[in-house]
Amino acid sequence: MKKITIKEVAKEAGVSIGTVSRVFNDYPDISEETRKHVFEIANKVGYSPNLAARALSSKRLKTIALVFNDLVYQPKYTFPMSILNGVLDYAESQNLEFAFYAITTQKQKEKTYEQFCSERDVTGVIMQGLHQNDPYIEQLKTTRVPTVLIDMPVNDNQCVGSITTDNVTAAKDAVDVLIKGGYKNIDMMNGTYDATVSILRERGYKKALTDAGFEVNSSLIQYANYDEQIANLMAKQALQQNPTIDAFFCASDIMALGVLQALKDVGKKVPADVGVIGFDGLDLGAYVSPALSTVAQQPYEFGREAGRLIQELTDGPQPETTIERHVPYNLIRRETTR
Amino acid sequence: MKKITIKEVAKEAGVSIGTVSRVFNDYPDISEETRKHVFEIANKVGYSPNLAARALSSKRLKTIALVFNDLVYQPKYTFPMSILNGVLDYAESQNLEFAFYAITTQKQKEKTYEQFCSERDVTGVIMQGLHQNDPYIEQLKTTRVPTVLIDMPVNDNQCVGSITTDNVTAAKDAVDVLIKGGYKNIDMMNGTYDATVSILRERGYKKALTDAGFEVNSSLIQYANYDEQIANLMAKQALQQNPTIDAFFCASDIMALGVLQALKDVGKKVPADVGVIGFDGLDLGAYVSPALSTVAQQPYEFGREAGRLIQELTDGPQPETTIERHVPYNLIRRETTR
DNA sequence: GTGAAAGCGCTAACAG
DNA sequence: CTGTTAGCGCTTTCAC
Repeated sequence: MKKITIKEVAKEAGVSIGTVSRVFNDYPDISEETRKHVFEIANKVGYSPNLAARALSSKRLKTIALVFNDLVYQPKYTFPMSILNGVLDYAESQNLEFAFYAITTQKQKEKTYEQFCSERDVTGVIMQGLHQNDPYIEQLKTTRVPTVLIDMPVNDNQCVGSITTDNVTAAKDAVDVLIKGGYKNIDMMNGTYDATVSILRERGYKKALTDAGFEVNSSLIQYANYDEQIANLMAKQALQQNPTIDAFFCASDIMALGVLQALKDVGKKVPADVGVIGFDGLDLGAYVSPALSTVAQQPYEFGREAGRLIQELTDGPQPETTIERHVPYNLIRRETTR
Repeated sequence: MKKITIKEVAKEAGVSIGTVSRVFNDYPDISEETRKHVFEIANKVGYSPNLAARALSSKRLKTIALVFNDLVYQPKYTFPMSILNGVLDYAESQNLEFAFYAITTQKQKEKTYEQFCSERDVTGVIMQGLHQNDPYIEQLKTTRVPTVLIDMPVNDNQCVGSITTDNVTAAKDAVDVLIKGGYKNIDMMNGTYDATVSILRERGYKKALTDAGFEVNSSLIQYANYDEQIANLMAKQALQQNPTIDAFFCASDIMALGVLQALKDVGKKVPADVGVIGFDGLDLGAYVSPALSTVAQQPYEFGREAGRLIQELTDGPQPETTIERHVPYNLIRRETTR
């Protein structure tokens, strides 16, 4: 394909390239006449300013990037797609230049966060899927690149904000549902023990128990790595060691699915014998039977909020203090709880 | 953040920027000594070549783009994410520069396909979600930009290839399952009447019927726009008008879900009274009960194949003839068919 | 083997 | 209001 550059347009329109540039950048001091004429010609020859050139020569082209870390092929886990949709829609609504990138922990080791950003001229990034020990976590403490972390707390750097569900409260609410349902021996099927959300949800679980006057029994907490199969196995094992367990609070819906299957496998009735509540609000949960009770997060809103925040961070003044925003969650009571 | 440019590295290393550039571009005529030295310095100061500048000055930086058209927020529909994963993994494995973009039919009207591509310096694009009447469809007939279409036939332009499931055969296979199950009055819940895949799947449906010696009755075909709710309504209506219907072939799993619900609503037993088979192979189908029989496409493989093909198209010689590749599908018999 | 210099397409002073 | 020109950061001849 033949590239149409600003020169072609300038020549064709009989003006200088400077003028064409001004027209395309909405400079005020251009006669209405030439503006129109230039646009006409540009349209005729099919001209579109090259973004790379623009980024190079201008200091004011802003592009915000959404970056997913360690995105693995897991179709059931629809969170990333929802987040993507959210920031996409927001970027679109604000006419922001948007870019998407996928990285891995490995890549983080090969290139620093600042390098990654300067390489691609991003002015702000929305980051999802970072792990506790990723190299970028450390670098994020001192970076000057406006960043918003999704589902991960920030390290008091004013440049970086965060968007999360209030995991502690949400988890407590979920466990409260179980408690109010009359379940007495509530197990927690947690994810990875060192993930922030796991820690927070576990805190909520314990708080609910304590507040209700129950004992917290650490043998009633398993870590199934957010994996359906492992959760299935661990649930069976827990049930065997602790036959009095009559409810499971799962740190993710995917694990809840595994637990539900385990219950089916060992012949327990849900929600009569044992109650189950998940976390996330995947659509999947509404289709299984019995339908899964859960605390639904709003990943699409995460995306929108993240977009809003990154825009504030890149355009507005430096905030006085680190910004952490919660997006609301919904307790959904379906058929796995009484 | 302070940008580290090639200049810094050159100065620090005591060589010219040309040399640094050569080192980073693996030119052979560089002494091993300076090569090492330059890399060392670059590493020390945290230098990473700027991609925009690179794209501008070099004619050989290739970046392939995955573009989704009219991506709407539909978490149940996990196809796009799977495709994304597939091309991401392929691009990663081949070290291809990758970019993702979302467009809309509206945007297609504002900017031509060539403009879109030259604006962002893409050398090849993988396109998903195009509709029959989108402006780009017409422009794709004559474009010189290597393109691969997912789930859409090509218009004999050697620059553009396509990756699809063999929809006709797959649909026929699905209907054959129904026929072999002894169902006699098979309804087809199709999507939009003018989408290519709809047309193809309908063709397969008719072929299966004809081959089996059945009549094709067009009043037994509905168009539910690939929507769960609409499918639900239409199924009920079809059943009312045609009480002898004893099976539904659905052009998508999402619609099959709606049909299943409709059957539940009117008290029909599945698969005893009526059989249902879907199309797509969403994970969701495995969790509903009765579990949905379906023909599973492999969207992740679509992504990988598309990556492979776009690479051939951009690197290899122009193919003699338009390339259309099928990726295999799997007939999954679960509980909604006998 | 390596430096110097001419662009790549565009923006942003600086004149006029 | 508009033309001219100096870069932006990098690649790529062309010399030496």
